[in-house]
Amino acid sequence: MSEPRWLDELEMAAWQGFLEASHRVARRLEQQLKDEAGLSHPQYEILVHLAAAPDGEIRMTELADRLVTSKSGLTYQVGQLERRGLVRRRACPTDVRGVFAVLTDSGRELQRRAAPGHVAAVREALIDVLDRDQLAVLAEGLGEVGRRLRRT
Amino acid sequence: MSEPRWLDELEMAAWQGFLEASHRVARRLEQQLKDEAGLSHPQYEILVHLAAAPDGEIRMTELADRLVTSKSGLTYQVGQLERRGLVRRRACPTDVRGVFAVLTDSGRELQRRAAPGHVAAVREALIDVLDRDQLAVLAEGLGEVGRRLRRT
DNA sequence: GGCATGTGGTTCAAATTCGAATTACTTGTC
DNA sequence: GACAAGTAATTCGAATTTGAACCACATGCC
Repeated sequence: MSEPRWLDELEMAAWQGFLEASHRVARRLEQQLKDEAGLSHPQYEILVHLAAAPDGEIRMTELADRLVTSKSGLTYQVGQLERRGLVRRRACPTDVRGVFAVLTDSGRELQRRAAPGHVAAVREALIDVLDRDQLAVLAEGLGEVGRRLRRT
Repeated sequence: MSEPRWLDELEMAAWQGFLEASHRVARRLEQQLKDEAGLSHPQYEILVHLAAAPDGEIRMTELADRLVTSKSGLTYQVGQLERRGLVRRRACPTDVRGVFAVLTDSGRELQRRAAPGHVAAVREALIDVLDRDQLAVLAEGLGEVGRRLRRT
């Protein structure tokens, strides 16, 4: 095994910046959503994805992939949201095994109410701290990072 | 309450890129460390911070702040590492309440053995996907994001 | 058709995480 | 010195997360 290529100063600063920012932003949003909407971030993300989907419904596996979570974790969270009447399940007509998570009216309503505060928090924590060029790097660079990891 | 400032296309792409990348990178590193070193990412980070600290020791609260985790979470993880002989606790001489987490020899040894694979994974997932300008944005922009959230 | 293999989703147990409460100091301040 | 307020760390219970095992069905191939 050859000598590993250690990170130089810039690379290390980039990695640490990314790591700390991701933790702190996650923490902040978690708290904001809990306080203002009574939702965890994973739960809010479920509602957002469903709200954006045609007919407000997505297959469980597809949803788990989008949220970058495990299937069992999604089963749990959809169960929580179902208990609160924000989401319901619908059997897939073409595949008996399949299940759609479907946004209910109150789910859509809650997502709408929660959105402004959430966007404001995202701006304050991340977006408004950066200029347009920096945002472009996140979009392109980190977009590519995400796409690559998706494939492997 | 005024109409919220929604995210425009670039801002949305930046936010989604950041969110997905942080989840996928975290997932990848978690798996790599578990496979190759038998450590969770939080555990590895504890060892790294201790290894870099004078005398290989840091106060619990200070360490929790650096890791962006809760104090109770740190208590748990240090307990796990202690069980495995990778870390030990030392009472603080000047403050009876205080506790240092101290890296043991085998802790240092394991961190050393784990480092090359970890760095390689960080490169493959994130660093080597980006060019120098993009790395500079992560370092500066996300560095600032982290510092701001630290203060609040 | 019949069978091997793959896929979708849930269940389960174990590990982890958090915050609130707790214990035991420390630090002013008078 | 004594007391109020703050701080360090742990404990505790509840919620969450994960992967492995599992069930039921779908698909491809002979």
